[in-house]
Amino acid sequence: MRSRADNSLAERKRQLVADELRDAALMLLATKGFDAVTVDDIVAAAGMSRRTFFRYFASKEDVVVRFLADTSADIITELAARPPAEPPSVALRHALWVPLAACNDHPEHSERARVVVRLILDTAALHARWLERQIEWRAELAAELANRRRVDPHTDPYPRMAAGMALLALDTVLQRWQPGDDEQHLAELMDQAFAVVAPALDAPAASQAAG
Amino acid sequence: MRSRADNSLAERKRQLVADELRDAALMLLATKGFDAVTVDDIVAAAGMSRRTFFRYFASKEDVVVRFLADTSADIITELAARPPAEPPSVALRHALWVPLAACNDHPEHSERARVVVRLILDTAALHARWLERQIEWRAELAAELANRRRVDPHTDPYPRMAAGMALLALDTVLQRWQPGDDEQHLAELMDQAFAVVAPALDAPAASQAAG
DNA sequence: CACTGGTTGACACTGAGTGTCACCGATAGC
DNA sequence: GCTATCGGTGACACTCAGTGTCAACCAGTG
Repeated sequence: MRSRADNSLAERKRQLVADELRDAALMLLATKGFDAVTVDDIVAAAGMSRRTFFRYFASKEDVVVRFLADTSADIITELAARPPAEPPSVALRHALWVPLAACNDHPEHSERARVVVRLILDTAALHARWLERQIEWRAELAAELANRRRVDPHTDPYPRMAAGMALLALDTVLQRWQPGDDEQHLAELMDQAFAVVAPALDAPAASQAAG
Repeated sequence: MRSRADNSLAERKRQLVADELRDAALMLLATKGFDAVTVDDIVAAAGMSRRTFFRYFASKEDVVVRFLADTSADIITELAARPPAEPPSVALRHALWVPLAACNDHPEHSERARVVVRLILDTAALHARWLERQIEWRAELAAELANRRRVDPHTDPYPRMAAGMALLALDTVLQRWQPGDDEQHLAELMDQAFAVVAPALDAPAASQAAG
């Protein structure tokens, strides 16, 4: 019972097919727009069958969103690894930096990522799917934050809202980044966005629970 | 060129059909779950044709989301009407109270609204669509907030993020309200949620713009 | 009565997504 | 070397969402 991603013999092939599909899809979608491209177009470009596409991706949206959203576990891990005494705003900033770091370090990935971000923000269906993914992140971040503050996430709105504010900051960064010019600005944009929510993230944990 | 909702002769009929469709849809969806109900089921229950359904609602999701999300204009109007000197947290709290006021005043509507909220929060596709609608609200709220603070929404992340935080508060209220017991708690939940984001909403407008 | 504007149902169509099955290639056991 | 098996694949048929089209209908109006 091997659980994926272990032996290179067949798994390499799988990855190759997935990459081929993803590359073909992103190229077509980015140039023609989301609605103007059918799955048939994608598989034709990749030289595979329709059925195969859906074996690798749950939906047409999935190809695009997965490209940005596969790093959920890393974010939580990073947050859990931050020192407990660190202010939430700093810990969250570091955690959400994880998915952005790859773009920041590898400009060749960055360009493609920016195209995908633009595509997501411009396409209602994709934007919705992206937000859906963010909801999962928010729940996981909230659980970890509740753990940090030793509060009950069912009675205290803080964890959920703090997670939401952090993701709002990320969203704002992405929205301001995509038309941009220089990757180095990413860190600066994050700082600006987190500066706005920091007063709420780091407010003393008093009175607001009660209820 | 009358723009809908003026003469009662034909418009009443339209509204009647829309209500019939909506009622049938909500009843089925709430009891059987979103994915288990097809549009055919809905129109069969309402005694109309499939095609008619799509003349009134853009999609199956639309029936549900529109039930909660048709009040965008009222929210903006309320925000614009708040005194300019009022802190953003207070003004936004009042603005977002508008759609909730109806539920609070009419318990018979409240019960149905709560069912719809539960349905939306439980269904990924609906939740995403709901957030998509919120994005529009956020943009409109942000524009109004930028107007209030006399800042440029393109360089200052505050307006967009403040709007996002307010909607996050609303989201949190809805999430904590639906399993609840008493409608009067709505106001209290709003107060709690806004207390969390208030420190950021009302922070002095300094340094964070720059860039 | 004929005319007009708006609504409706029936039908056909595209496209997403799923289930099924036969096939193919590689590996394991004889 | 032959065969059983197993994962992946393509072909096909199917459901369902959503759209375009058209003929029929039902006011109100000349």
